Amino acid sequence: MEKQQKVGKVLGELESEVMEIIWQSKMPISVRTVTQILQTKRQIAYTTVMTIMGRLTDKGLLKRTESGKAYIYRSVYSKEKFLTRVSRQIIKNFVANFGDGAVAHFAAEVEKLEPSKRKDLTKLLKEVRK
Amino acid sequence: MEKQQKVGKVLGELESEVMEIIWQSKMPISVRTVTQILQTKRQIAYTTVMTIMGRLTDKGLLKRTESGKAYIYRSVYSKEKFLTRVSRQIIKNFVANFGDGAVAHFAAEVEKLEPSKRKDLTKLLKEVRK
DNA sequence: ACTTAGTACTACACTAAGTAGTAGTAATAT
DNA sequence: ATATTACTACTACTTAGTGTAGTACTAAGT
Repeated sequence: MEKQQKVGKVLGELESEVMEIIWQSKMPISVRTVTQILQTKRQIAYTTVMTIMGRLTDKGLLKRTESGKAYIYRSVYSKEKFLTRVSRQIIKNFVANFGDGAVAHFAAEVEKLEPSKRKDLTKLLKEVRK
Repeated sequence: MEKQQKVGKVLGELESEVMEIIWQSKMPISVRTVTQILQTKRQIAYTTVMTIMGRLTDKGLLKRTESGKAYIYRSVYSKEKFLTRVSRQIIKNFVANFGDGAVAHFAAEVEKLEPSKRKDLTKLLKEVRK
């Protein structure tokens, strides 16, 4: 059986979860809090979350400041901004790997998978044409 | 310095090169031949290429048949088909990670990075609307 | 039979990610 | 002031993917 691997992975599963939690909490947030939120779903060690948040910080996705005893973390980019950035990177990477022609396929798939987004695209097209 | 990592990676560098060579040679091709082509650019061992082609076969991207002494490999999917497939997977993965809203960003970036592809998109939009 | 080309198997290094323990430090409570 | 607690830093182990290549075996030609 051919293994279906995670193609085009951006962040690890846990990394994504953490980012999501941070984006959702509009305020800076501690490792403790993130851990508690994650623990409503499954068992996970405080230190695991800390490691991940440290790595996200190393990647430049989070930044942290001291707040009394603990650090508080916040996202460097808004979710919107982040998505834009990684979209760009993914596409660049894709083109670097497979050439210019590749983008058309992307566009096609974006369309097919998200018919509800057609309006946005049309608007975009109009804007771009101006 | 924040490390700029390969986000949204689909295949390894060498794996991509090999696929490209195979797509370009319309005919089934041996490990030997692929190796020779790669060696016009840099030193690389026959066995390295063989390992990679074996892995691509395991992933279901290549299939091979015996041809006298050696195997000959060919792509299971045309480049077109492959790009469509991985595009779909990448987007799915992206949505799975970051939610529906993510696709709009993709679309926007596709547009911005590849203005020359606007025509294709327009055509696509028309087709989809029918 | 001997050389050669090809394949299978094995192995090692590196990176990313998930996971978590332990040690040390700082704040708090009694 | 001392003991407990909360937090961080450091370290470590595991798994998977990728790049790299050696070695051993096999088949085939000469």
